[in-house]
Amino acid sequence: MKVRVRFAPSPTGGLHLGGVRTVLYNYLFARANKGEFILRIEDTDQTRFVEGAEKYIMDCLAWCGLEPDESPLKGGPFAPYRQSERKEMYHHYAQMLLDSGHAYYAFDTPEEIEKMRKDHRKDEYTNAQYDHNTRMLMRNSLTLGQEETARLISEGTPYVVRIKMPEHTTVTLTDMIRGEISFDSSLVDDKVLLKADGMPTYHLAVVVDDYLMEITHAFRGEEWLPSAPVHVLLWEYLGWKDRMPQWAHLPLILKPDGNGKLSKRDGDRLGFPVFAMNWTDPKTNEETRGFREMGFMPQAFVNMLAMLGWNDGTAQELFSMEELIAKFSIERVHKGGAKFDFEKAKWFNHQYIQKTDNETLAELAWPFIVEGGVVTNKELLVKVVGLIKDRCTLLPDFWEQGHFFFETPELREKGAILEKWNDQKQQFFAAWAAELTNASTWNQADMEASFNEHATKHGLKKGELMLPFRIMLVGGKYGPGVFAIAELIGKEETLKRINQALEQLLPNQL
RNA sequence: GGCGCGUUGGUCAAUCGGCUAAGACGCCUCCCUUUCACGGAGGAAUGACGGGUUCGAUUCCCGUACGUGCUACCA
Repeated sequence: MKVRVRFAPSPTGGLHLGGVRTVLYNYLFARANKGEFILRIEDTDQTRFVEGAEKYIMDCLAWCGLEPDESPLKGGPFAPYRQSERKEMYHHYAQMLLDSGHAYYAFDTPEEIEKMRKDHRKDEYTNAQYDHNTRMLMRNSLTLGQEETARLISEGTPYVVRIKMPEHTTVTLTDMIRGEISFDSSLVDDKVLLKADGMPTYHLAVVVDDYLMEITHAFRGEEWLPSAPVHVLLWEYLGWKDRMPQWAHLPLILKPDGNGKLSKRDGDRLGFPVFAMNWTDPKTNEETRGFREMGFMPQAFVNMLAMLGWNDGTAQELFSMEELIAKFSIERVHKGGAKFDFEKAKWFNHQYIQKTDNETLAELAWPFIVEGGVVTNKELLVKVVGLIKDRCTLLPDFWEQGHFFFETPELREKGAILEKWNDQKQQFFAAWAAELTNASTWNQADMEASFNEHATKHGLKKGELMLPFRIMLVGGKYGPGVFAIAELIGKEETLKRINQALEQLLPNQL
């Protein structure tokens, strides 16, 4: 049987990094097994629908290089891939469950249910469930009888369809990560399968669609474990037990400080992204920063996520997509959740920048240079990138670390020159600049030789002059070798910066 | 509260009964570098607790503690 896996998000907002990891594991598993990876949109809750979220999710997958084989956009043999467009299909299966007695109609209003929860709760903290203990107290087809039920339905009374959970049955499932897990069915409530608006809930839809779409392996977050017995029972009641996918409940990604699921809130609070790409809430217009816009390379982002909860048993941490496909195994995924470490995420990106060729880096850095407000050309950028990539961790660093190649910088740290400035140094730079004006060559070796020569002539040590020269060219105490910078920015610009600096320094001395 | 899941340094983690408990991030020291980085060499830092099983438990079992998830006509 062909391996088919699916990622089934609900289009309600930004794509969380945990979601991307789920996609990744799906994708790797599909590729490794020559199977198919499907994107299915779970938009059965119309009250939570968010404009643009579906498109955004697909854009994120494209950026990460994790494109589905079948999706609402691409189509496929099992279309449609949006649950809202599959609405009618679910009714048929709900009816099957109704006919076999595994589900029933319920007419209770939200208020009635609320009252029941309060009236029958066991202690002051816990509300009662709609389950075998309480269902015979409610208004449903079990208590009303066939005739009354038919009447209410024909009159157009709103109703839901609930699963009738059995009592005292142990439901067992084998999870690819956790092994055997058992639940007592008596403790699970009669979950709603079909809502009053005619839409299915996740519970019905996931089972029906996984069956119809011939899903063989289902990966989802650990938060679904408690409702897994409902799904297993549904597969059984619908008569598809032998076709049930193999489950794998992935561990959660936790916040770096304290415990608990990592949320968008934590990112805002601690200053790092949680979403793959920028997300703007169409209602509030609030924008949340994403990894892409913060300057991560998609390969680094993906590699980092792969390692968050999985490793191949060796010390290797850097994997290309091909290596991941070859080496990934669901059995080696951790059971416990992992705290997200932004420092480590940055380390991955730094590694990827180092191993990427300068031409590609120039392409990636280009938008950030443009954002800095200067005009340049690709050839220059390629050279600059080669000179500064060592000290770049995120893509915007190419601007931070290289802006002075494209614009005359402000002498932010001229204080460092002033502290030890004197006439002797002033004269050195004036004289050397004059010499440079007449230089017949322009390369760092010749320049450094002449610099040394002049220093000696003025009775100065090279070491006393290097820092002032750097600040004249760069504006601060950072950047690659000064003579390499001078060579790249050219004679005219170098002289301009020296002379300008000299003008600024002179008055301070008098 | 109930149920499920989990628990090796600050963080990610290896180990599938032999451990003097890898490696990476971060941190600290030194070297390299007349800047900042990169790089190199060192360092501090770990098996939640209590019982078993065993010649031997980080590894297997059982408790306890702690954490976390779920307990909706949300996914």
